[in-house]
Amino acid sequence: MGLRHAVLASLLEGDAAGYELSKRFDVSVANFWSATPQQLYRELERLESEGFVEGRVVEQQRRPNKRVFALTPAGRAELRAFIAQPTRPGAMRDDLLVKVQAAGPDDLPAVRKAIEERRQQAREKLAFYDHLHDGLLDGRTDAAHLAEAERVGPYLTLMGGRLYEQANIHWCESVLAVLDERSPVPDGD
Amino acid sequence: MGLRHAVLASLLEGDAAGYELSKRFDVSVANFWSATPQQLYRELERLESEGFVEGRVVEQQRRPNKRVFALTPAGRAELRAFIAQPTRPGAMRDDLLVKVQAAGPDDLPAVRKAIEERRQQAREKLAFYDHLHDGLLDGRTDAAHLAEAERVGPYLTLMGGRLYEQANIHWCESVLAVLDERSPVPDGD
DNA sequence: GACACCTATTCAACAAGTTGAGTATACGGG
DNA sequence: CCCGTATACTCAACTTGTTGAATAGGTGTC
Repeated sequence: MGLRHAVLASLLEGDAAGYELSKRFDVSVANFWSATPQQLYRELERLESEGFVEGRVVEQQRRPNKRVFALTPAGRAELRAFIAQPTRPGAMRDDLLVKVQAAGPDDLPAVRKAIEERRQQAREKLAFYDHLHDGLLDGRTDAAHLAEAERVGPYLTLMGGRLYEQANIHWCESVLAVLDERSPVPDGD
Repeated sequence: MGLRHAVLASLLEGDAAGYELSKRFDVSVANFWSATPQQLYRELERLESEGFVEGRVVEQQRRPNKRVFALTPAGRAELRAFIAQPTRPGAMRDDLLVKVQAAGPDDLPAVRKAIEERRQQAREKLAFYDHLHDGLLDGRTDAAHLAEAERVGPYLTLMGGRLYEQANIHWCESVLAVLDERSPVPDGD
């Protein structure tokens, strides 16, 4: 249910091609919804057939042509209706948490490795968000941006993403500290 | 993929009935995986047919009989194999974030209401986790618990849940502060 | 030049999550 | 007594997410 509105929300920022959307929704960078190219192209077909978006082919040199999608007035209305509806609660579903929950004494090396990877991914995501943040501010302060922006949603979800990844990093480091107490490993970082 | 291992992980804490598992996995309290009763009963059927769990009927007075499930040695092995595999990255998917991202000036009252609800849900979840935390410690300190516990996963995922809900509350309050700047509402809290 | 990756999109089949109910009895509060 | 909730579980159909590829040409590095 959420994917279609996430796509519509993304198109509020401006027209975009499917490939472009695929990059925005990639699990490694997405900060409000993640999706695969297969999902996105399927949903774009549906949204187009329902009149919520309008696609056009853009010819390119030295690259395959691309299909660019634009939000329609019906799509904007659908978004507003979605915002007015009761909101589903956020659902926690994370394979890493399942591993940590299940880990026995013999599993700690594998869990440590997974935690270290997750921490690294969180660091990279945070760096990317900081980069987006700089681009959003464009030299202004946060307060100035908020005072001037027509829509503050992108800023707020970005801040949410940053908070989330910071908490992620913090938790990973707490976990590693506990693992160090239980089975010390002579490595750095 | 994750649900089955989440169920197996939950059964590490001890045998449990389907109804009991439904409560643990309810979206309002779950801190590593959430699932509906329909999913859980279907997955339990599969796990039983594959030999990862063993179910038995427990007769009760004044209540319908219940089916209680126990982890099998094959189930434990399956869990260990799962822990050793590469870990899928966490995927962000949240309807509330989509609404915030999409919100225009006219949507702010609806967004405010949704944020306030989410903050309340996060507060309740955090209170519940604090309660579980107290039960886990059973009068001991965190350090004492960690020193004595055979498996620290439940403690670690609980801490993760607490951190996550604290970040949630923090973000909601930041969002409300921004909304207050934009369209002040004379209400309390 | 070879190889890895990028650009841009597609497909079918399957797995997981959701919807919209339903069964029947017990319990508790007003 | 009535109503809402709890206990315990079930079903089919649907939507959403995933898998495991695939197409073809361009780009960049070694």
